[in-house]
This record gives sequence, structure tokens and C-alpha cells, in this order.
Amino acid sequence: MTQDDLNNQLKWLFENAMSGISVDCVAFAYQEERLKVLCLRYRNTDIWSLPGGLVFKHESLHQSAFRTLQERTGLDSIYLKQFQTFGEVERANIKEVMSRLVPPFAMEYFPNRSISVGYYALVNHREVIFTQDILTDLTAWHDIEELPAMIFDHVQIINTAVKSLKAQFDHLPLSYHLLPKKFTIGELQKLHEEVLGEKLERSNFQKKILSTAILERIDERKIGGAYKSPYLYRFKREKYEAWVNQVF
Amino acid sequence: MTQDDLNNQLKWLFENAMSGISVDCVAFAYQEERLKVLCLRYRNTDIWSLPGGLVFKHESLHQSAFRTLQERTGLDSIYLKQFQTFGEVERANIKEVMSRLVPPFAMEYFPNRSISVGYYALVNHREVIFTQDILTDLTAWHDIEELPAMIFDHVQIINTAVKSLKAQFDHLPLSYHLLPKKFTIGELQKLHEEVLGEKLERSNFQKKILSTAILERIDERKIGGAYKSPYLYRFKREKYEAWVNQVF
DNA sequence: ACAAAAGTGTTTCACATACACCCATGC
DNA sequence: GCATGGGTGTATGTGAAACACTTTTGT
Repeated sequence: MTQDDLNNQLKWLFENAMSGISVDCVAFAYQEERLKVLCLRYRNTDIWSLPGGLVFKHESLHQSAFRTLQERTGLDSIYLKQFQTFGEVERANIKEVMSRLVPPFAMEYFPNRSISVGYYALVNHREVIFTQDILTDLTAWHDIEELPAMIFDHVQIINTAVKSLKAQFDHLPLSYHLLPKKFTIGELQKLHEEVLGEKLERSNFQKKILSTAILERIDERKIGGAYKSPYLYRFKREKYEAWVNQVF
Repeated sequence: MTQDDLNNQLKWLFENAMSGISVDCVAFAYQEERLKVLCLRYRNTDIWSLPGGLVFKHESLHQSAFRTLQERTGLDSIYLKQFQTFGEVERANIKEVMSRLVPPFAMEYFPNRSISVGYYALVNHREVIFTQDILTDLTAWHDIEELPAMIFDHVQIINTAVKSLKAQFDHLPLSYHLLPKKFTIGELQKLHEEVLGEKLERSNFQKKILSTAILERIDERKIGGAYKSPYLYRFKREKYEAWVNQVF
């Protein structure tokens, strides 16, 4: 990428994007029994960032968040939820981080003040195909407990997204988006424990989940694992959608 | 107000405010046993609007919302909560409303596209002193069930704010901001019923509220009313603050 | 005295929690 | 066989809901 390429891109953005309004996406996945967040690394640096960017003039906020994530992951169906908008005048470590960026990422390419609308997303990491762009050279899932050095206030944005996800996870069957099509109750419970940050009583969890009738048992058992083969379950799509739509 | 005055003001805003980012405040009060919203009427029209405006470059979103409401109400302590950001490309009835506006409010003074960060506020209407500005000639409380014709998508913003308030009212003692210092349990119950939109069982409500120990009974009874004089209560300030702060 | 509201107590039920038990499977 | 996790059943406790009873005060 040359300096000219960058300038052309900036010029295009200036004409087609709103000034000072960006969307940042906290994309969650559940991998190896941990809750992970999608992070991007700026080329030639060890500074990471959330996927996001300026809002185009002709698109809604939701569309902007969707476009951003679709470009990165190739997914065409993504659960998205706006959770908070961030607008402090001085956004955290901006100066300290900027000083560590090497050219051509200089301070002048970032606006003086920016408002960021935060969306969190739930994606199935098994279906994701990463794509890079000219500013980044690496896309990776990071454990929410072990985040790298991040630009602006992105760590705070992630933490807020986690709180918001926790608050909603109780009421909504959001695990639908994070698990494979078929799964065992035990796997579902592990996910709930990871998100809520606490152990749950096994038999009670089973009863509570099954009593909602949102799962259906498949005539098939998980094989290969040690000990008793558990049944596999899947979400009933109609039930799931009715549940999600009814809630604020 | 002359055309020059308006132009000067617009010039000042252009220099000191962010472009395309505004804050809209849904200020709730509880008056005559109804939940009310603060609305402004544009001068020379019958079009109403929420208090709000462009975000200044040097202020945070929260400060912007606070400033907006303080200018209107004279209050220096306001409970504010960001609830959602609105960013559709076409914001509802903009064209239809614009066509009804008389000069000097012409289309050219409104940006092509605007993102609006929604805050709801809880205020004690007894302490409010209304102030007008050059664009508006009337400030009034409107029943949330009987809203006037409003600009942009402000009706939708209000409805979303109401939903958000409902969702939080269960968990938080927000009635603190809407009632006078001293009140009876019956008055508190009426408020809860109005916000939640359903009747509550009297004796259970009393027990539930008192069991939280957030109220203290004053050695004083309400006088003048018919029938048995009820005790007066007030919020314990420490309890209230501990409760609000602990929650997301 | 009576009506209506305020305060208190009691019963019932739903549900979450805790825990006990048996089953199935791989080692 | 046995360790381990999976599936089901049972006892207990807590809190919400429904309702009964008593007290108070203006008319």
C-alpha cells in the first residue's frame, strides 16, 4: 500500500462517510469453551482494534455494523445488538497509542473527536472466513480475559459489551448463535457458565432449559467422548424466533 | 429574531458543534398521576420536538444531554440515562413535517443526515422552571398517551424511551426522582402502576417495597385527604445511591 | 355508623435450589 | 468393575400472588 492509495481511500471516505461517527463491533464467539472477541491488528504494529469504521451517508447504523462484520467474516447472517454509544471527548489512551504507531498511520488521519456506536455480535466461529484489508494484517479471536493492547477505549467498549451480553443472556436464547447446530445439554451449560461467570447446578439447568421447550432432542447421540453418550439437541427455530422477537 | 440572528447562530454552531450528531432528551415527569414528557413547540408552528441539539466539540454526550435539559428546566441535578442511538437514513416524517414549517425554518437548516443519541431523564416537575429559546415559543408536559404531532422520529424515540424506562423501573428505585420528598405508599404504588401499565396488589406492593428497606417512615401523616391518614415516607438517600450504582 | 383507604397477617402456589438415585459408556 | 458424566426424581426453601382481617378517619 502506498501513501497515494491511502490518500485516495481517505478522500473517498471523506466524500461518502459521515464525519466523526463510527460503529464499533464486539463480535463474540464461543471457542474451546471460552468467550472470544474478534480483534484486528494494525499492520506493522502490535496495536489491536475492534472491527468498525465510519458510517456511510447512505446506510443506517445497523447496516454499517453489518457491513463491517460481513467484510471481515464472510457471514451473511449475524445477530447484532446495539448496546451503547461512546462519546467522551478524550477517548482513553489515544495519544499514548498514537505515539507507538509507525507511518503511514499518523495522528492526522484520525479525527479530533469521534462518536462510536457500539454493537455486539454473536457469531459461529466455525462459519467464519477472515478477510484482511489494507490497514490490518491479522484477524484473531481473543479471550475476553486476555485482551491485547487496544486502540482508543476499545477495551472499555468490550467490557461494556460483555456486561450487556450477560444481562441479556438470562432472558434470551442467544446461545443459538454461538453453538454448532447440534450440541449436548452439557455443552450448552458450559457456555452459560462461561458467559454468566458462575457454575450452575447440572440437573436443575437441564430441567429449566428443557421446560422452555425451545430445544428438541435429536435421535442421535454424541459419540467418541468418554463415558455415557449424551443426546444431541438443536434449537427449534420457530420457538427461538418467537422468543427473541417478543423482547425489547 | 431576524434572519441575521439565525444565520449567526448557525455559523456559531457550525464552528463549535459536531456535524450530524445530536442528542435528544426524553424528560419524564409524574404529574396528576400520569407520566408526562417534556416537549417544545417550534415558534409559529404546531410542530413539537424533544429538547436536544447538536453535540458541541468539547463536551461529552452526557454533558450535552445535561446542558440541553438544564437550559430548559433550570435543574442542576438530573437523572440521565442513555437508552438508544437512532440512525436511520430517512428519519420518518421529515419531509412531510418540513413542508408544514413556515420560514425561517427551511429545509436547508437541517442536515441531510443526522445521528441522534437518545437519553431519557427523570425530573421532578415541581422544581422545573421553563425557559424558551429563539426557536421555540412553548414548553409543555404531554401525556405519553396523547402526544402531539412531532418532528422527525421523535414519537418513536419517546416510545422506545418508555419501553426502556419500564424495563429498568422494576429493578431500580427510579421513583425517587419523580415524587416529592414525602409521599405515601399509595402514591408510590400509583406511580409504579402508571409506568408499568398494570394494576398491582396493594398489600403485596407495600410489603415488597418496605422489605427493601429503601424507604423510611416519617413521624408524620398525610392530612386533608379523606379516610384514614396514611404515613408519609421518604427515600433513604444512602440506600438509594448504593442501589443505583451497583447496577449496569 | 359507615365507607373507603391503610396497615398487617395468612394461605397457597410456582419455582429455584439442593441433593439423591440410577443409567450408560469407555477405560 | 468402576469412574465419570448423563438423565430423572424428590425434598426444601423463598418469594410472589391472592385474600382475609383489623385499624383509622372523614362524612
